[in-house]
Amino acid sequence: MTSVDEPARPNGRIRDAARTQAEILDVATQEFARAGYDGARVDEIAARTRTTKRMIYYYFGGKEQLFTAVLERAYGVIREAEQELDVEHLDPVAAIRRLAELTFDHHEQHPDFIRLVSIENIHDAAHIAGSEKLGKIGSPALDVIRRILATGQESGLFTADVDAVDLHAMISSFCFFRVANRHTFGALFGRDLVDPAQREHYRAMLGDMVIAYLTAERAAG
Amino acid sequence: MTSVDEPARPNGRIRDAARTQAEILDVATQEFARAGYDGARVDEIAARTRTTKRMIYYYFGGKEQLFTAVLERAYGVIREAEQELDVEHLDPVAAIRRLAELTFDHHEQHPDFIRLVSIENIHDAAHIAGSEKLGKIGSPALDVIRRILATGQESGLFTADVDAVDLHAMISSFCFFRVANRHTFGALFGRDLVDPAQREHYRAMLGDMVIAYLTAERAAG
DNA sequence: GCTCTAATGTACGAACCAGTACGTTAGCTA
DNA sequence: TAGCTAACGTACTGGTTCGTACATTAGAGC
Repeated sequence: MTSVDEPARPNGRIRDAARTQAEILDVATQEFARAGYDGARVDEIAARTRTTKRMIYYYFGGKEQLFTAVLERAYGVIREAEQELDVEHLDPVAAIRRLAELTFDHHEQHPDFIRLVSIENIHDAAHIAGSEKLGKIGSPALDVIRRILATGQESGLFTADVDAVDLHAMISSFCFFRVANRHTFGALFGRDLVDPAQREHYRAMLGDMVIAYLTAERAAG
Repeated sequence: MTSVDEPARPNGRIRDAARTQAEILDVATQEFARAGYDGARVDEIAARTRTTKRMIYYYFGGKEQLFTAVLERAYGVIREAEQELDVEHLDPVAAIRRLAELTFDHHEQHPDFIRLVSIENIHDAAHIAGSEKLGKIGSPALDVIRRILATGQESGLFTADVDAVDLHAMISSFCFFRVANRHTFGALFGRDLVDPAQREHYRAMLGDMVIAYLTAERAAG
């Protein structure tokens, strides 16, 4: 998340529309991720900003639109990260493993984003559905997977009958669950899935799983 | 969820503590799953019951305790289902596949439960942590996995370095994500992970993935 | 049939909270 | 430097929502 740093003026208002909006988005992201959509408090967001509640309504229109804006920015960050993907110089197996690992890292580094997505699912993705921006955001990662998968399948290296979207779902499910369900899983089974000491273990597990799946010998069917 | 059927008395109060409590839990489960903890309305729960809000407080104490009670019952249902597991007569590969499929089926059949778990994670599993019942609920499935895994690893059939909890996490992550993230995934990638027409595809994908992972030849390490 | 209590209903209060009416000012432009 | 507008602040409101005080009664036990 683009953090906003302060010009450190003692007191007296400063006018900076872009900064104010960014600051509201920063704080709103934290607050929504902390408490969910209905649990989040507009007053609380305002209080933790250098501006007032009035400005939230001035710039965003309302709580609902603010949440949509938060989602839009959060997905934008992902999209940017995905555009940095540089794995296609590797052989298909290494490329997929690397891609899975980068997904793993990204999910781990953005727990607030994971929470926002969980929250959005509780609301049946209504905000995504209502957002023009998010409707056509696409996914660079998906294109990368598609190309690697094609190469691997053509060469006979990958035997699995999956397309890019399915593979993306498989990778995401592992990475997402690990972060999103960390608390219930930890409370019920006494194991912290995000324990740093186990990080490499789970990272390898993901890669092994995906590669094993893609390259397994299948029974004739 | 244990549904409550009505003795169909025309009007005039009937007294039945157990039925009233069960009915409150039924409706509360739906309402919490629908809207999240903060989005859920106690008045709404009461309205959809044959009793009044007063009784919710009489029996459960408050909204927070009601949610905990809802979670306790929901996890109880899972636990019961897991106790029905009967796969240990199969060979390890078939047993694990069958177990994964049953997890798949159970998640699909209980979307409300999935939502409750997501919601509970947004609240950092605070209710589970505060519940005596849930603290020691355990998991019969875990014991089953442990035994199958041991058999498979002893025989050299399973090469993967995982324990039961990790394998449970792997299976759950796929099943959970498919249901929990259905909405955002569908909205962003245009694919409904719970489309009945694709059900067998994803069910097979899960089994293939887990078995491929467990039985893959590993590089010496 | 009397009594006693668990079970139930009604009506209300107090706090909270999203959103707004109204007033002010920084700082750009002419 | 006058004027104008985007940017901002204050104070409030109206509806909502959790929770409760108080009143009532079904029906078990004797």
